[in-house]
Amino acid sequence: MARTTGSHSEITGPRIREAALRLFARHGYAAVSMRQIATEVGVQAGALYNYTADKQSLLFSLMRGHMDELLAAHAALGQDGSPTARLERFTRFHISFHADRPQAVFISYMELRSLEPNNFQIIEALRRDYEDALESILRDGMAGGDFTIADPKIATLAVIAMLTGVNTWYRSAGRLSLEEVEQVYWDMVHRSVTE
Amino acid sequence: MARTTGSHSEITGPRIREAALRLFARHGYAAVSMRQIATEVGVQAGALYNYTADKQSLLFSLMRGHMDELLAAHAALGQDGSPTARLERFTRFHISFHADRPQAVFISYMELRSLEPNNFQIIEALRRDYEDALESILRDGMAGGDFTIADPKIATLAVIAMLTGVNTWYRSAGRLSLEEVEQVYWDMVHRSVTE
DNA sequence: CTTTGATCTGAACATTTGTTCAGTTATCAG
DNA sequence: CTGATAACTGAACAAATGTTCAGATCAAAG
Repeated sequence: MARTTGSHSEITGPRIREAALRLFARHGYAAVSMRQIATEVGVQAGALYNYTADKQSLLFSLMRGHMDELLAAHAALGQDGSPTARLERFTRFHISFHADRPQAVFISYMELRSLEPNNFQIIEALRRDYEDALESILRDGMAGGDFTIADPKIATLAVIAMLTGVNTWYRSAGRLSLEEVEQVYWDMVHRSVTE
Repeated sequence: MARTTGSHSEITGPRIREAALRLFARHGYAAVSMRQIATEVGVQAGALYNYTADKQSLLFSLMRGHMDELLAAHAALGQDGSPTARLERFTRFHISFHADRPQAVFISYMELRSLEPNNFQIIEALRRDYEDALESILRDGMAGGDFTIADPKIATLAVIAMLTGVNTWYRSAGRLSLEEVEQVYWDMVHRSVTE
């Protein structure tokens, strides 16, 4: 064996993923060429194929990685406390997690249509898992009298849309700190599900 | 002169716009070729250039048309009534208007990045006009004691994100009628800005 | 140093891209 | 019918696309 430790693969691999994430988020999957990604990394286009089977796999891998991270981090939140406490935790988690990785969030939503059918179904299923977690909180709160909700399915999607919308304008150097943003949104979310 | 009345241009023109709207919404601007649009219309690619200067102009024209329609329809709502009445009218209007033309809405949001800088600024300005209209309602309601809002700028964006999110799941053949959807969202919006 | 194999280059490939334009077709005015 | 012209075809263009691969490069193992 030769060239295992000093190999560049542990550097080039992540750099390709970072460059692809950045470019896909900015210009869209279809508008970005493999040559652009390669240039960003400082390598020729052919070298990319040591790290991904093809362009589609690269996109899927980015999205899959993001969704796995999201679900793992969410699972770590636990299920303790009242529905209200759980909803607050979910709200703050969603905002801060998404604010931390705006590009991956953007891609995972915008580029769903660029996925081949098989890959699409996998990502969709993961997203449903996440939405179901919120829906459970809302249903528990309805059953326990904590929340007043007309339709928990719709409320789930409405809340997620509202929270994910933070990413369209939030910048860490902006007027409000993340903590303040979380507080404002938690107030609005809480009120929207209570009378 | 000849061939003015029986001309096909009044048929082909709109059909090109419809095909482009449908294809851009489904696959994205960059992923759709002029030839695909032409095929959909039943014409050769070259013929498209009797109706648009280039691909970019076609996209811009679709977005510009949508934003103009949106602002005109919104202006027709008027400014009468209390802030609460105006907010309800805005909410119901936004949902029904957007539910009627999901493809144009999708494009006008997703393909902003595909616009050249000049075109981008024009569309962005129109969108800000629309957001400002909602912000005015919220500020009036704060001043009059109708609403309790921590930050009207954020509340504006949060409400619009929530409402536009309807388009990600609403289908006219679905479980709920548009009227029911409007009611559910109006309840949530109203509660989110009041104590 | 020599060998080994991972890493990358650089050129090549078949397609596809947006756009142009000379020429054909079709329809109405006179 | 004749002539005019709007509408369209079909071929052509240079440039760019994703992907492949033989060969060069290079760092570590023996």
